[in-house]
Amino acid sequence: MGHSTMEDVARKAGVSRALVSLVLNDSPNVSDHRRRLVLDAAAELGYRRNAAARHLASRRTGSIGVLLNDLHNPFFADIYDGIAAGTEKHGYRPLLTAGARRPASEQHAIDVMLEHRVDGMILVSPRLSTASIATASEIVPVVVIGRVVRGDNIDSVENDERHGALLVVAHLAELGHRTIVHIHGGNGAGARARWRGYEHAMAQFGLKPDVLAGDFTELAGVEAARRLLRRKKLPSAVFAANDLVAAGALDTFEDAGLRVPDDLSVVGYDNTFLARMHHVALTTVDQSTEEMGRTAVDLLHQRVEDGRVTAVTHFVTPELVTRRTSGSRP
Amino acid sequence: MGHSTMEDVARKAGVSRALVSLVLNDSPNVSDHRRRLVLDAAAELGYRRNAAARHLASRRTGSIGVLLNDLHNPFFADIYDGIAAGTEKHGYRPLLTAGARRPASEQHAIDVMLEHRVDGMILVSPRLSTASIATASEIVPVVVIGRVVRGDNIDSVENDERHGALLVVAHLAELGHRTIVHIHGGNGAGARARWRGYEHAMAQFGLKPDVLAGDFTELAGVEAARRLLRRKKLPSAVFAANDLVAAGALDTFEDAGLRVPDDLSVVGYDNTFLARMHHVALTTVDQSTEEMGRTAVDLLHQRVEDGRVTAVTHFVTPELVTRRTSGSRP
DNA sequence: GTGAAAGCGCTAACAG
DNA sequence: CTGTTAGCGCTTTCAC
Repeated sequence: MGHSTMEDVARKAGVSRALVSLVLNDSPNVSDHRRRLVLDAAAELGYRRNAAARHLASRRTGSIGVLLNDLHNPFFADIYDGIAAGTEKHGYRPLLTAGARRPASEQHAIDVMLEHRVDGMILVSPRLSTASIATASEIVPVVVIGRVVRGDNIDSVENDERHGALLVVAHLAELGHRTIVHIHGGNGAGARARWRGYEHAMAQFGLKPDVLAGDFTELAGVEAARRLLRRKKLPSAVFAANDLVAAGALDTFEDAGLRVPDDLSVVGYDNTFLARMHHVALTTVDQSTEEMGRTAVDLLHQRVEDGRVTAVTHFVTPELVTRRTSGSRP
Repeated sequence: MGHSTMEDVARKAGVSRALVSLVLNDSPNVSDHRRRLVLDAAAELGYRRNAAARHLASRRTGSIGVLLNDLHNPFFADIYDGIAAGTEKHGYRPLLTAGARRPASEQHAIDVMLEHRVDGMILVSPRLSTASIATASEIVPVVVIGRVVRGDNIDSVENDERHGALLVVAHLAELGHRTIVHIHGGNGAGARARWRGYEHAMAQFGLKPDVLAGDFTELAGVEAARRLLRRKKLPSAVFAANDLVAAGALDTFEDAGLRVPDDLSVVGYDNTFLARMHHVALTTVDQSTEEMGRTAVDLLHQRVEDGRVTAVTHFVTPELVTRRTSGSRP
């Protein structure tokens, strides 16, 4: 126990400390002989470089902060796959934090990342206030996934919510549905845009929008469905804010003896593995999560490495995935 | 942009740098007047302390590394909730890494944590070799969740696999099942113990064990079920390594026109939200994930703060949760 | 190629 | 209560 230092390695290898540093940083100007000496000594001592000391001295950390809003939502695991691919490609180290869907814990997570002097950060569906995000962006470049936030030092990666909502409404309208309820995502990132997109699409089809309060959780889906069940007249289709909400609603409806899609159609958003399960077979909207994650890292890289200073918004085009839960109007 | 330092804050507040440090570390020996002065100056400058410098100077980081094996498995999100509760309680900062189920990336994650001088680490269902874990444990205390690894500096938190498997087999046997297949978790943490537990329980009931290769993923469940469907004679019950596997198997069976539990019973493990979905309503085994996470942090705390040096194994008693997918033998 | 020297921003004794 | 003084372990000039 007790970590050994470069000094120890240098002494053991019989060279100077500076040389050890050069070897460990892959400098080309070191003789093979001494390189071996140093490497062997380091291995024998079980030496690990001290990240804090490195970062203090070199003024950069090579790490980028990643804030995931909710570990329980499979959507974020998918996004993270893309981010991990991106950080690996560019040689960054991701500093992962989870926000548990509470703005306060998200703020804390951001403070921590900042204290660790991340080179930039990726906020995935943050619930944080725009002001908080703007403040952070004055310190390091920020990429926001899944929500529109404007700022000179803020890039964003979004799916075209308007288009996504239109796909859903058009699909349901074509199946003959006239009463299509939207369970919205509450304060969740992008919830508002999705909802607006829904209203817009409904108007386009001459239908009357009907919105139910919600959140991006399964529980919210359950509760919204219960409220719906208490109405004298059920809608013929439900467009849920995401797959989790849809799953909760689906459960509740079937529990109440309704058959989906015979009595009622249900559509989700995200195309997570939940929706893909044959057992659920949820009609939903795919927004190429992997690409979103990878793109976010690329955008950060352009800021940090290439010195880009103008804001960029990367749009991903969502696609409808038709499965079991949507059918003709009963 | 560009971070300000304590020096800047001190100058602005008209005090010494040491005083600033005291204020920022909540020292009681500072007059309210000067405290305000410092705090105001810090806020105005947007000052953030530099974690690297702090850690270098104080010789401790207050952070503990957490390695989650697979972000896609909801089980890990549950465990992490417990860990987060624990770290908050003890004032640690969790350093999260995800291993993506590959030993190589897990090893990399551990190296990173070590370079960051975490005070200790929690490995959740690691796939890493015992040797690698032992090596890490020579440097910092390690707590392993979900797998038995012995070592002086290694504590573990496990559920009693033998008991869990017995609960499942007993439940199915009582329902009249005689042919109970186990789809095991491959190289996954705890897979072997669960499998052994199954064999042991089967023997206890005078039944012949029948094991299918698998992994802790949904895909593995799908593939195992397909192999089963190709047999001339189906078993009457399947005990899957975890909920994900069970979900995959469930899907595949129902896709093939089988009805669960009328034609076949399926049981999972972990009691994740997947199993709780009414729509799936999977009979499974609960292993109080939240408690496991919290306990892991407690164990680390005892090592770091109280100086405990003997290994401890904390057992959690699993409980059967009966739902829709298990029924009487057809 | 190699070694010496100067910090990076902070904490932690110490004296005052 | 406050200011001074050493470093923490490393990278990075700069001479040799």
